[in-house]
Amino acid sequence: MRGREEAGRDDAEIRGCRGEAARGPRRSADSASRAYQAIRRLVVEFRLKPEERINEVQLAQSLGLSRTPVREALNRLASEGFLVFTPNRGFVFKALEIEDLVRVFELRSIVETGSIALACKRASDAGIAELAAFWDEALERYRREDPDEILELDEAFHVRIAALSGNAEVVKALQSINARIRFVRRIQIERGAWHPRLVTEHTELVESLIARDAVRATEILRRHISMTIEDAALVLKEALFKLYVADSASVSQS
Amino acid sequence: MRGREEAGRDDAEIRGCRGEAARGPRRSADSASRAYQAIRRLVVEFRLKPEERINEVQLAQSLGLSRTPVREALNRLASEGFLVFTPNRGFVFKALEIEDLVRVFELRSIVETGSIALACKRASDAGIAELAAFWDEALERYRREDPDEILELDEAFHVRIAALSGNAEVVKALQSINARIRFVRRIQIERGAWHPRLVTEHTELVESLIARDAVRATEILRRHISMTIEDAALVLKEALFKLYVADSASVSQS
DNA sequence: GAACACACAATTGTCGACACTTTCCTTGAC
DNA sequence: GTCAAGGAAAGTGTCGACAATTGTGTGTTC
Repeated sequence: MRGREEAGRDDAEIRGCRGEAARGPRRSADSASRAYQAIRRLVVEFRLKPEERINEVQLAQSLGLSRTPVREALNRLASEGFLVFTPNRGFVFKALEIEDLVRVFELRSIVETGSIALACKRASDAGIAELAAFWDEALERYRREDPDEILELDEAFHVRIAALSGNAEVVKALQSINARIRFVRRIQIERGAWHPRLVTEHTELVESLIARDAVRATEILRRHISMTIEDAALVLKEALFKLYVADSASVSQS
Repeated sequence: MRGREEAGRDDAEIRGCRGEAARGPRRSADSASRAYQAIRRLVVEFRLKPEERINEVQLAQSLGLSRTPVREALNRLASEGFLVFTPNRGFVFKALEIEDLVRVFELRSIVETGSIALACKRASDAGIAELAAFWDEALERYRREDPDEILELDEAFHVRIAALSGNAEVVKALQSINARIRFVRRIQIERGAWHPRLVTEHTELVESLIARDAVRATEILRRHISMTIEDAALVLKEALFKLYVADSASVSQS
């Protein structure tokens, strides 16, 4: 749910802070966008301590910006569900509780099963063929076992299915959901215990789309996601544990 | 998808511009929030011309605020899908095309059917009883035929069902969707041609929840919403037409 | 020693000013 | 008359400063 028409890529690198030479225009017209990318990264990669208040001044300084664009970015992230805002007290990164994570996955399941059912009814043969081709090619690239690539391919596959529903709103909703669970998925894939089933199920999804078998497709997808939920919950528990261990360790040092 | 913990009510009135007496604190700590409510109102009630750029300075002046909180509000509205933002060109209120409206309704259908299915499985008997009680009471209030009240009750009813799924994320998603189609629903209810079926279907939904009949519940809900879609599309077409007529009339006058 | 009040520090909220972009209008060439 | 170039005008993007609020530590009272 972005409502933005930016060209900015998700993983755009933060460009050099302008402290040194001050060449180039003083306003880059995308400070807010850079701030957004940077902070989002901090959140998605779990680099912020949960429950800790985010200090705007500090954050702005570390990004070499003023508070205005930082605040704008924080606001956006809050309305996308990454941060929680309380008036007069600022922004906090609330780490997803296990239960919240499960809920987000459940929402994902609802949106995806709904959209695949539509896709079975409405998608053009060409569209489905394109998905099949995409998945064929993706299979090759899965073999390299690069977690980032796999994550990207996996998300892209699911988004493409949603897109076959012909409903852009559904696609947007799914993308927004994906962003929120990405950090867990990333770890999940890194650990790498679950590839085989994932892969075959994707193939099955393509098959049932070709057959336009909505019942089978939704059933596979529901299982597919609920399997992932359980795994993701474990992963998150582990990540939170590590975080708290690291946290208490650093506390005891000081 | 708010990520906000504000107390602000939706229809909070804009308080007097502080030009005159300047008593009370110069910062109310909720300028942004007031701006948000005010602008949202303009959008939801269709008081902004579609496609026309929103002038921040002008808007800020008319609200008696500076640009900063206005901008913050605009940003929020953009990420909620009400406005479209383009860098260096600002915010635009894009009226939903008929097709977009249909898509949002479709998303709503997906989310609601998904959540009612969950509710059938998981809701507590007490929760369902409460919904039934709510609907009983609501029926009384429907008789007064106050459009605003009916809209509120209708939304509340559907949100309550979603809440019975026990999934707060689903509820948030639904609320965000509701906000985006509220303006059409408002007109729809004002015209008042559709009440009877709506009411009986709500009763049927309660019944099938009590019977925990997920299949029936989802089927009723799907029909319920798709019926509304068609009606809403007509309403929007009419509203857009009026808008353009009014527009060209005022143009020809000047 | 605990509870409260008070001042002071840290942090958020808003503002006005200025830098930069886009837009629109004028001017001039063809 | 059409089009392009140039330059004001309008509007957005960012900044630094100050106002208001919240958090914290100190002293006072019981």
